Amino acid sequence: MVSTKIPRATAKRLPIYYRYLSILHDSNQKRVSSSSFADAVQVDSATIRRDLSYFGALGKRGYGYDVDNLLNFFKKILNQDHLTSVGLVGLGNLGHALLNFNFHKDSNVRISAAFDVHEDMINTVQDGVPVYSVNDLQKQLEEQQIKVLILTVPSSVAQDICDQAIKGGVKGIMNFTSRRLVAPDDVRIQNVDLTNELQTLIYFIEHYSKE
Amino acid sequence: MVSTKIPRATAKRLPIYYRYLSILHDSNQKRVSSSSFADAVQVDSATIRRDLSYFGALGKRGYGYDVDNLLNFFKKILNQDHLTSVGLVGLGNLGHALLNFNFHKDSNVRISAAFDVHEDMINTVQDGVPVYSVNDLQKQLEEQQIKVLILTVPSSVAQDICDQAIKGGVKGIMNFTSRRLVAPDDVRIQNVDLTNELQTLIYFIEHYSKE
DNA sequence: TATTGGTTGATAAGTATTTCACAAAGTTAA
DNA sequence: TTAACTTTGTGAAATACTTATCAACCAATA
Repeated sequence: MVSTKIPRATAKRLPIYYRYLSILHDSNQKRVSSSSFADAVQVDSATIRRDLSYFGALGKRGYGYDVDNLLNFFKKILNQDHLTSVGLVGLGNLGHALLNFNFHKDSNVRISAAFDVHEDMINTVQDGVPVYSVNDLQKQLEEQQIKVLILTVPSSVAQDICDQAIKGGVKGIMNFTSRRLVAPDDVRIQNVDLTNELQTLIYFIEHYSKE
Repeated sequence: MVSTKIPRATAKRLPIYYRYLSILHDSNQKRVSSSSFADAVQVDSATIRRDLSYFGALGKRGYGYDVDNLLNFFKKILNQDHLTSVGLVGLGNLGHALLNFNFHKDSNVRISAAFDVHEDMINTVQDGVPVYSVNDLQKQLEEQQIKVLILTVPSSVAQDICDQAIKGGVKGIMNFTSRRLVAPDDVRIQNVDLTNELQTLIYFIEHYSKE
C-alpha cells in the first residue's frame, strides 16, 4: 500500500485540507495555489506542497491545484466516497452530544449504533440512532460490521469495553476517557482527553506567551 | 522564565503525567520508576526521563521518583494549585455536555461563565453556571478576568466571537468549531475538531494497519 | 510563437523529537 | 562496610518534520 509511507504529521492534516477544499468547491472556486491554501488553513505553503506531493504530482506549475480534482482525490483518500459506520458506547452527556452532532454535516461518517447500560434507554432510538445493551456489544459490532467505536463511558469500565469491542472486530477507538487503553498493535486508539487539552492550553498560555 | 525552553512535545505530555501521578498518589504508591510509568502512560521511558529532566533532577538513581514530591511539583507547573476560570460560548448540545462535564473532577479548571444568544437561557443558571448574553461577552470577560474560552458555537460566527473575546482580554481559546481562527500571536488557539479526529482515525485504520 | 510571470515539486538545510546506551549515583541487603 | 543491584540523567545517534530556495515547467498574453 503506497500510502503507508505518508508521514503521520501529514496524515493528520489531510482532514483539514479536505474541509477547506469542500469550502472552495462550494464557493465555486476552480483553482487554488499552495500559498492561498496556506493562508486559509494556517500551514506553511511549502508544507502543503510537500504533503500533497506524497500522493504524486497533483498540481500544475504556474497554475496551482484544480479544486475539483483535488477534492475528488481527497474523497478517495479519506474514504469520503463511502459511508463509514461508527458505534458509540456510553450515552451520558457527552455521548448524547456526539450522537446529536453525528458528524453528518460534512463528513461521511455516521453513528449507526449506540450502547448503554441503562435499561430505560435500551431498545429506544435516540437522535435517530438505535440503542443496544452493552451486553450485546460484541454481537452487534460483528453483525453490523462496525470497525470504529467512540468511547464515552466512565474511565473505570473503559478497558473492559475496549476488550469486548476488540473481540467484536473493532479496529479503531476514539477514546474520550482519561484511561490509556491497552490494545493490540493492529487496533488504533485515538485519545481525546478534553481535560488534558485544556490543561495544555493553560500551560502554554502561562509559559509560552510572547513568543 | 525557565520553562519557556521546554519543548512543545513535552509540554503536551505534562497533563498525562499529572493524571497518572494523581492515580498513584490516591492508591498510596510512594515511588515510581520511569519504566513502570512508561508502561502506564504508554510513552517510552527514556522520553519520560528526558521530559522530567527539563525541570531538573527530580528523581533518585536506583530508586525512581517520589510520587508525592513529583505530584506537588506538577501541581505548581500545571497551575493545579489555583483555580483557573474558563468561559464557554455556545450552549448547544456540545456546550451543554461540556458544562455538565465541567472538568471539575480532577483538574482545577472550572467553567465559571457561559454565553449564548438564546433569550430563554440568558440570565438562567445551567449546571451551576450563570448564562450571559453574548452581547455582554467582552464586558463579562473583562470583569471576571477570564483568560480562557471554550468555543462551541456555529462555525459561521466563530471568528466574530473570537475577535470579541480577544478584545475582552482572552489569551487562549479551545476551538471546537471547524473554522481556523485568526488571532494575534499572543493568543493561543487549541483546535479540537472532532470530525477531523474521527477522519484521521479512519485514515490510519485503513492505511497504517499491521504496523 | 516567443516572452513574461506565476507556481509547483524537489533538494537540501534546518529544527524538533525520540530513542539508545551507559556512566554515575543511589539503594538494598548481607 | 562492601558488593550487587537498580535506576536516573544525558551525550550521541537516529528519526521525524518543517522550511527556504530555486530550477523546471506551465499558463497567459501579445
